[in-house]
Amino acid sequence: MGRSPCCEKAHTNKGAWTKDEDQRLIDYIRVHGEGCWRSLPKAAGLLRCGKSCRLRWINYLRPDLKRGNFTEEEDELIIKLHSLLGNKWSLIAGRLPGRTDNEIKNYWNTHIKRKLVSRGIDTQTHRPLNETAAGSANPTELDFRTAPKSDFIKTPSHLELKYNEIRFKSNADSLEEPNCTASSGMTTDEEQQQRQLHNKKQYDNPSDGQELNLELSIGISSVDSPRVSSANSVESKPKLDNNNFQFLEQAMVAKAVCLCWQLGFRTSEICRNCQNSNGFYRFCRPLDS
DNA sequence: AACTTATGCAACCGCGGGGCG
DNA sequence: TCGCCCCGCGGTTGCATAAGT
Repeated sequence: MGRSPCCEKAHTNKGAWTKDEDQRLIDYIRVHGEGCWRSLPKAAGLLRCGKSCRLRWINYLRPDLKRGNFTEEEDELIIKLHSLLGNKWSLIAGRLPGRTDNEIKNYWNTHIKRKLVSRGIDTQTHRPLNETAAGSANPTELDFRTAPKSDFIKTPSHLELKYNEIRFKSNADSLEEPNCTASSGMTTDEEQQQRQLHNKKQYDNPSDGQELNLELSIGISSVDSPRVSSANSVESKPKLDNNNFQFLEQAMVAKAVCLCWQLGFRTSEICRNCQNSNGFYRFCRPLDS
């Protein structure tokens, strides 16, 4: 017994999409909207798997996609976000309007990896290659992106989440955390326009009197954590179970995802990320509110 | 010009998570 | 609480094209 196939493979096309198939998909979504991918192919008269339709739409047909080469600014942003989030391509894509996770993933593997290597930077740890080979300078610090889940310690209280919050140094007002829901965070048209203009300015020129600080480090609290006497001692290594890892992940993502507003990557009134079912919506408000 | 190799990108696959009955 | 179903994510594959010999 296994999972039932997502679709009837015998009656579905595979491989490259034809123009006719594209048009059918576009026409259908234009009328009915996104969603219900499983039933969409039949309804749209397509001999395709629902997943294939979804992928085609999201990665290629969506009207808000930005085609063309990545800019230098996008490159640097991807590198920063990857150092922060690791291979969370969908999260990274959420910060880059018009770019898809697949596109960023491909771009990372084909261009940015090479770029980092040429700079002498490890593409996984984002540390200098010679430093990576010799191990972390601080043995008590855990690398959130690369540490196996089993390497995290028992209780969240033993952790110190050091998150240098992304901020615009000269703009205190940009630190506010607007609600991402339409019902509670709706503003007037004028306010929306001003915010969009403000956001766009920040996105277009983040160095214009403002500085992005995307540094994140997670380490063991110096007060509460057990002493680590030797970096090689298995016993001394902090242990985290799956729950704690999830706690960390959620804490980090919660901090990170709210920044879609602060960073100005939001392109419409309702934060697109928060609208999706990828987890953003839940973390839209600050944790401590 | 013909062939081989490298590269880039679209598409596929399998799995995990969340919603729901 | 459990199991089913669907969606979405990340890793991988395969094809088309460019570059090199």
